[in-house]
Amino acid sequence: MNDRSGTPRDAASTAVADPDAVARVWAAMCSLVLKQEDRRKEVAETLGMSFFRAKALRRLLPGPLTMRELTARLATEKPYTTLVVDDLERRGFVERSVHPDDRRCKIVTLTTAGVAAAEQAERILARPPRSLLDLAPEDLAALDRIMAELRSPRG
Amino acid sequence: MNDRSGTPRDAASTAVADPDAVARVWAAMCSLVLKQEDRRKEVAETLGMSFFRAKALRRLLPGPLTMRELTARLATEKPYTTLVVDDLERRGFVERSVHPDDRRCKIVTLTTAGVAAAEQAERILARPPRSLLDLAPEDLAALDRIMAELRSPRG
DNA sequence: AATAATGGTTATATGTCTATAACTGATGGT
DNA sequence: ACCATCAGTTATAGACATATAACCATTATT
Repeated sequence: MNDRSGTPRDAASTAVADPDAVARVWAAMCSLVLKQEDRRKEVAETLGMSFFRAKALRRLLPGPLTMRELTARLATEKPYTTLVVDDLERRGFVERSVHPDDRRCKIVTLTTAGVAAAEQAERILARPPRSLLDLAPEDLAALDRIMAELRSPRG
Repeated sequence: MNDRSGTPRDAASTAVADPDAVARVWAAMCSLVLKQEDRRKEVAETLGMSFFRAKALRRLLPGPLTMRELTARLATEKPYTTLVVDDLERRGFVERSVHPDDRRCKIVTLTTAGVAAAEQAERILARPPRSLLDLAPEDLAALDRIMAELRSPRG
């Protein structure tokens, strides 16, 4: 059947995307990304901690955060952040210090070991699948451009 | 600096991919897919079950499976499959029956409610992000082609 | 100064999944 | 018939994360 009767040929610039193509693309993208979700397991095993803890370290990579901020970035609850930071501190990956301007706040900072662990986690997660590396240069360039487009939709 | 000194112009077809571009593309792809990982939560909340259970239903959508097969597809252990199927059966989403040729095996089949739930889960997960829908038709077509390429790398 | 609000901790209960061991019933090879 | 194997179940222990309530110290409000 393939009923394409309603295809409007006038609205070229604002054409509605082909739903089938969008679905195909989205499914393929999800499949590719989620297929090696065992990367999470690899991170956990490599660092000897739960993926969640590794995530906490990664969130601290840009710079120190208060417990409150870290809680928000991990999308969890305060008590669990306390628990996780306790553990990370005990293992020497982070340090707690009191905020100079507000003694209620604690500032969580990565130690040298913490930075190393966080970077290793990032490295593992950033490792692209083989098929991406094998892509033809012109396809990669096109993909690069389009993914940038997807990130920041043009006006 | 951008040192491209070693670029071999002879091996065009087997050119090494630009590592930066690959990294960018991969990061963008992961970001896009993982950003709405709350889809999982949406599925769980909508169906009133854990995402893992919803996943079990989805795996059964193509057709009935034995416990063993279902266990393999869920990448879990037999005892947990028993538990999950027990729960899904109690709630009326699946039914167990004995395999006609091998009475050791149980065949797990979706009920009507199970099919509906599984399809709803698929629908939620298949929903692409806005930016994909807004993509220019020619970009979408290119993306479609390249993603297909990524799925089954050419020889 | 009294009170409320905030950041963090402690304690506790629960849901979800992982991992093992031990068991039952059915099948298949000898 | 005997024994090994296989599918599934039961039981148990534990890791990990979620969710709440109660609490303390500090800061802000009045």
